[in-house]
Amino acid sequence: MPSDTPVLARWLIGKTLVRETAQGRTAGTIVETEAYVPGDAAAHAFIGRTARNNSLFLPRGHAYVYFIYGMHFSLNVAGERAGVGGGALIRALEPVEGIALMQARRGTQRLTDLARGPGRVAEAMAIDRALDGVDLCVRASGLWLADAVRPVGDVGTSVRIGISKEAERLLRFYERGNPHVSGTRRLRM
DNA sequence: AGTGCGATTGACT
DNA sequence: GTCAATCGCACTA
Repeated sequence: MPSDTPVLARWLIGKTLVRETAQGRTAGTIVETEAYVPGDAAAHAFIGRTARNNSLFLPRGHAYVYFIYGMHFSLNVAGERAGVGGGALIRALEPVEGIALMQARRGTQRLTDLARGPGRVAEAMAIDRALDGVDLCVRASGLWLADAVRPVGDVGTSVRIGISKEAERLLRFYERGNPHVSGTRRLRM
């Protein structure tokens, strides 16, 4: 049974993630993702459907927001058919709109510190549990995916970051040479 | 009811 | 480079 999630994860590179709140609008170009696929021991869906990972089993295009390490939220885009379980983790954005608001949320001015890393993406975009399960193809969700706002560069592939199981899988995708991508030098080139 | 730990980050040596 | 912070969840009993 083929999985669509790696295709989605690669497709997301260059697309725009937009967040609308009472504070204003923030948006960024997605520059780094990771795919977590069915049968993947590193995936949150691997243990089966639970209250926590339920949104990963929604149809492709829904948000799965999880809380980790007692302090960070992370955003995934569900990537499979309903009931299958898989998603693309949004690991980094290049800020595009609402930069002052992102700076205020993050408590830093430096552009490359605003959304480089999944926890930072969530903080800069004010993403929390309230957005778990929303449809990212609907603007009324307050968080949605939009077309690219600029040409997209070469997309590189690498091993995933921060996991121990199935670490050898080449399921991380990123825009080559972009300074807003996380990881070590080797994983950014 | 208790336990162990995670798809991370930021502060510090 | 190393390490603490901090909490919800899955698992054991």
